[in-house]
This record gives sequence, C-alpha cells and structure tokens, in this order.
Amino acid sequence: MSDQGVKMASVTEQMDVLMRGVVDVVSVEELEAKLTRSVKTGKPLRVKLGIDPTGFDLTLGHTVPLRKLKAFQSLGHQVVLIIGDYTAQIGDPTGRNEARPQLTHEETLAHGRHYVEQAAKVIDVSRLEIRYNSEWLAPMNFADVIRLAGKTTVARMLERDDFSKRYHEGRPISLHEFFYPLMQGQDSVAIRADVELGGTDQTFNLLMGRELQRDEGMEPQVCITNPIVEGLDGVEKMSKSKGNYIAVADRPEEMYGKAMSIPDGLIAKYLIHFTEMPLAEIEALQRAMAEGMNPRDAKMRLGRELVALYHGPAEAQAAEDHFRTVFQKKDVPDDMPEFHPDPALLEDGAAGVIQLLLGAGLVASGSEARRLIIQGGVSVDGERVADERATLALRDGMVFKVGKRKFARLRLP
RNA sequence: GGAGGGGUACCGAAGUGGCUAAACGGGCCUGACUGUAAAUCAGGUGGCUCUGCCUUCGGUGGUUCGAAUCCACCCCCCUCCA
Repeated sequence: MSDQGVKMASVTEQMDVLMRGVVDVVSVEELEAKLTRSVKTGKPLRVKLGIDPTGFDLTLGHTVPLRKLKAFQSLGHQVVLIIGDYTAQIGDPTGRNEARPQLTHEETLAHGRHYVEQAAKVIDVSRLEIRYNSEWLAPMNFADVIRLAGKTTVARMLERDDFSKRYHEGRPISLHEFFYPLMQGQDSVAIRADVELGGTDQTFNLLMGRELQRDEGMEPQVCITNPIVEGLDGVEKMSKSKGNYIAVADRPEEMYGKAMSIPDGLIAKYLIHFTEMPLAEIEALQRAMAEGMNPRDAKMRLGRELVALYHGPAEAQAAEDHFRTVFQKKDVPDDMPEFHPDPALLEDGAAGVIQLLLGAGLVASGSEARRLIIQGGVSVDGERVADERATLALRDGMVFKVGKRKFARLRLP
C-alpha cells in the first residue's frame, strides 16, 4: 500500500514477491545483481512492459504481466509502459487474417488511453511512465533501419517459434514482421530498460532487447516471462477472439459465473496469476481439494476473489448470491434487463412470443428464437414455451428466460 | 521470370453442372445429467411475412432451363525452380 518513499525491501524479500508464478527469468543472477545494486544506491529499476494499442478490451490474461508490473511498482521500482503506436500504425499482420487495417495515429492514441484506463484497475497509473515508441522509431531513416536489420539474421529470426511454425505450415510471413522483434528490442534500448516483462510467447522479442542493448554497450535487460494462461475451456490461450475469456470489465455476475465454469485443474493457476491471494493460502486450498473438498467451493472462492478485485467485496457477495439463486436454486434473479414491447405488435394486450423475444433482445433473429423454442430453451414465468407460434397475454413484470442464463423482464408503460 | 497447387459457412475440410443452405470434424447454442466443472448422450447451428421464398462458396462478367461446380479476366495465398 504505502510504498511511497518507504525503505526498499531487501533483495530476498523482493525476489520472493517477484518470482510468484513466473515461468522463466533470464537470468535470476542478473536480476539479483540489479536488485542488490538498486537497494544499495536507492535507485529504482526501470521495468518495461510493451503493449500494442489495437483497441482490445483487457482480459485476465493481459493482467498477468500487469500484476507483475504492479509488484515491481509496489516495491518502489519505476515501471514504464510502452505503447506501440508506431508498431501498430505499420499494421500487424500476425495471425491468418492479413486484413487487419492499419491504424491512424489518432486511433492508436485512443486505444492507448483505453488500455491505460483498464490497466488502472490493476496498477497505479499515476506513477506510470508512459512512452510511445514513435518517439524514437519515427525519426529513424532508411539507413538506420537497414543498420538495425543488419543486427540479426534470417536464420535467427526463423528460430522464433511463431515464425518457424508458420513457415513450416506454409502460412505467410510478411517481411516486415521480422522487424517486430527488432523494434521491440529498440524500445528497450531507448528507455534503458533494466527488466522487461511479457508472456512466454514474447521470449524471442524480449531476448532481442538484450542483444540490441549489449550492442549499444548497455547492460542487458533481465527478461521475465509469465505463462500464457488457458481460457475458460482449459485448453486454448485466453483470448478475446476465442471467446474463452474473462474481461476486467465484465459485470460481477458474469465474472463470477465464468470463474465457476472453468475446469477444476485450472483453479490454482487462476488464483496464482489472476489474483493476489497469498501463495500459502492457495496451497492450503489445493491440499484441501486433494483431501476431498468440493472443487466447486474452491471455484466459488476464486469467483469472489476476482469480483472483489475488480468490483469490490460487496459486489463479490452479490455476485455469489446471484449465482446461488440462478444456478443452484434455478430461481429468477432480482436484477435483470427490462424491456417494453413494441406497441405496434400488440393486439388486445397480447403478442407473439418470437416478436417479444426479439424485442427483449434475447435472440439475434426470429429463426434463432424459433429454434430455441423448439428445443425447449425458452420459458416465460417459469413455464416452458412449447409452441413457437404462441401468443402471450402481456402482464407487467413477466419474466422471459432463454437458455440457462438470459433473462428479461417485460414492462408495460 | 518459369512450373505447379490453392482461396467453400465461426475455424478446419469435402464437394467439380441439378438430389447442395452445401458432407464430415472442431467450436458454439439448446436439452438431459451435474458442481452452470469435466466426461457423456440427444438435437440444433444464414435470413424471412417459414409446408414456401430470399441471400451465400475470393471478385467481376459470361455459358446454361439450371453454376460452389464450366469459360474469361482480375485479386490474394502457398510450393518448387531461377
């Protein structure tokens, strides 16, 4: 909490906090040496995290390096957030759709702000040094770029997992993608990073920073990688496009519910990387599960921790109550969206179910509504709707339910 | 520059003139079972004024009663050779 101006923790104490959940550190000795020097001189380390301002909403996956950044910050170090505005403007073709549009500078700035806004839920952004990499990349001329390119080889580049995989699978690699590691490394040179954080998928890029720094006669940065945590399905990396994510902006019930749906094997991992629960406590929980504790209860704990972290303890309790009501008791929640029927559809105070579901926004199309009704997935006031052509007499407060978790309450004017 | 292969729905991938709104697998959705876990089982998965109609197979144009399938041009990707 009150980490301002306080005496710096000892190297061992710092290492203890910093090593939580990391996959790899290149190298531990160098990190200790840097910390030792920092403690001695009172000079904080410069810790870097780079982001691509592509306008994404933060998922818990993104918060893993952010939490590590926060740990450094709390220990009194200077954290530096690099917003890759220049990189983003060039247009990152990574992935299969090369159609990703190039961003205007304005857009990248807006995305950067969007990111910082959400990051504020994890770290103290007022003490963040925010830098845009166009600051040093834009002034480079072609000769500078060629010189930079000369610092590595194609064979070296193809060592990168992502590249070699795509190369062997016959998927395209644009030439300029080779510049990404170089640009990212150049960022480290420019801000004189002592430490850089990233997921294990960033390893190659992080190491490039070391090489470029060494080349400039600087002490190379320490690279700390955190795991890429699996999403809700327990298999694939948590990502927006896979739809297997929890977003930091998720509503409390949503966040809690998603936490409850993860495979048991992921509980401890989520607690370690997504929350700040003390490791000892997590281990105790794991032991308890091994001895027969219902993993569901551990997940409920996870759900509470997460919601408390992003919405506060009161909301955490509320989310849990909501979960109990809706999913354990299969009851109707207190809070749900409300909607007013389109008066044009009313006939003697009645209307067709499909039109009502559409009006409530519970279905995307009439066909979907029809399908769901046939499959028994729609109920009104607890009663399953059997006929897709049914006409319902409207009453204020009627509750429409679609699937297990979509509700809407009808309101008459 | 030369030769060859390829672009199909959310993804992968069949289909080479009508029986194709398009096999199969994954994902996703619904139902059953549950701990909204996993696993499993059943069904579904373009839209609509829904026993029918409309739009869809890289793009444009054409042949045909009829095209994802044939032809022409164009765009994009991959492999090998140079």
